[in-house]
Amino acid sequence: MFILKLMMVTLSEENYLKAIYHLGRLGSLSVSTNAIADRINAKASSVTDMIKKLAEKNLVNYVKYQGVSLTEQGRITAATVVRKHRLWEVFLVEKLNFRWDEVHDIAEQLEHVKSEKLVSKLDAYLGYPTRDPHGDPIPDKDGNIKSIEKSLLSQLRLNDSCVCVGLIDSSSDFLKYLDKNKIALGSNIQILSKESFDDSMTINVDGNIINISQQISNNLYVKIK
Amino acid sequence: MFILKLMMVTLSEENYLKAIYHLGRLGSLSVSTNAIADRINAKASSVTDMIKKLAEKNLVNYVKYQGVSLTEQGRITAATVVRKHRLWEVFLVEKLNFRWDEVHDIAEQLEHVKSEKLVSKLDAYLGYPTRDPHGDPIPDKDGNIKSIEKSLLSQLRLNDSCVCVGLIDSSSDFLKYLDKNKIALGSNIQILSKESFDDSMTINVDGNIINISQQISNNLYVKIK
DNA sequence: ATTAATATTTAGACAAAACTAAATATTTTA
DNA sequence: TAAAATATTTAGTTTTGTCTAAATATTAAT
Repeated sequence: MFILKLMMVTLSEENYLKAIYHLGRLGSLSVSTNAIADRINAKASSVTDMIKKLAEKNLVNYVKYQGVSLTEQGRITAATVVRKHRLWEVFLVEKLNFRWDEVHDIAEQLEHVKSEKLVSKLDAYLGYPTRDPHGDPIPDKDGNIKSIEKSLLSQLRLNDSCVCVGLIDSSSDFLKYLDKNKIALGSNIQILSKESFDDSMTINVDGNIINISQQISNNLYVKIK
Repeated sequence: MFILKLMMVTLSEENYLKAIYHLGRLGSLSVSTNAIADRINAKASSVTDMIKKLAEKNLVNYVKYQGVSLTEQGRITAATVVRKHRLWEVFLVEKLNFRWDEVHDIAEQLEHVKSEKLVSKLDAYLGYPTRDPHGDPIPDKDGNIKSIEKSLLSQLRLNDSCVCVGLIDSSSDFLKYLDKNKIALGSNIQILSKESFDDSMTINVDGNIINISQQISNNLYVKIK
């Protein structure tokens, strides 16, 4: 019989755990102080302070000068925050009709609301979605995600056909670029030509022929047909 | 042409403004330091500190030893928080099927999420409700509420008929008592007898005959038919 | 109208989370 | 491998929001 120690995790702590989770590919890899500082817009010294606190609470593994990784408890805590973030994003887009480039900042706030019952009811209300509006996977109650096989569009070969299933960069600017060029999750894409000089390519997206730079194809996940 | 100074109001500040708003009947009346301390579960000295800060920001009128009231700016800020609280309560009950005694604590968190667009979209999604699940009025975008004429059930006379439209106490315990006795917003109530000794009364609620104490009738708002 | 009781404010401390500047490790480069 | 560059940590402050204990004001009671 386990004793569930329910620990108070502050909003700041949650944000640090989330940063480590994302930077360290779901928390497994070790992450540098500076990388966290960059991502969170804080000074390296602040990061060190917070990491010590998180280590004290057994949420991260920390060895001076060697970087940090999440403990199992930290991983679950981070994944739960990410789960809430992505569920709220689905709510905002599906129910309140926000555009996919508008939801991030609001979800950043909503993800910190504490109520297990709220999360599970929201999940049910949304029909147990597995992906957020940007194609990112939604962790389950236990913090696990089931990943699908996908490739970067830039890796495909001439004449390959695929479906857009996700993005690396989800910045507002990139999302607006995709809207403008009628590229969306679920779009059918075929590679019509590749330019070896600058690695740009011409593609057919749901019938529209457009040319995209390597910057773009490097940020689009697709599933090959 | 007015310059809208958008001021950063912290979560704590919002909670103090809300307390003053509720204690001072929408912020008009002057409220005592101790009353605020009681409501917010803080020490009187902490309240004094915060009041000074709010006065500095022109959100409250403050004269030492004379209590505080909200300025127009403070009133609007408080009303906006209350608006968000009550809209979220409607969402939780209507869309996520929470019971009316479960929603307060979650709405306390959601009310602090900052996004005007979110509030207006939520409002529309819910069909522009004017009352929350406990019958309390929802302020409009400008912080104004339109109140309806209502009386306390305890004030009515023998054989009067009425409809339940609101509650003074919205504590979980009271809400559960009402559920148990099948009293809900919209219930039709007729006064069958009044006991002058303890001011209890026998009433017919949608066909059920029950006896309620003065404690109960003093906390139920009704509209006379 | 004094005294007693209560309410309010001031003064001084503390914890959380951030910062700057200085010190120390580590890594890179010549 | 020693010097230079970069990364990380330590030390000392700051801000926000809280607290306790002591001082002062206001209100109630004899």
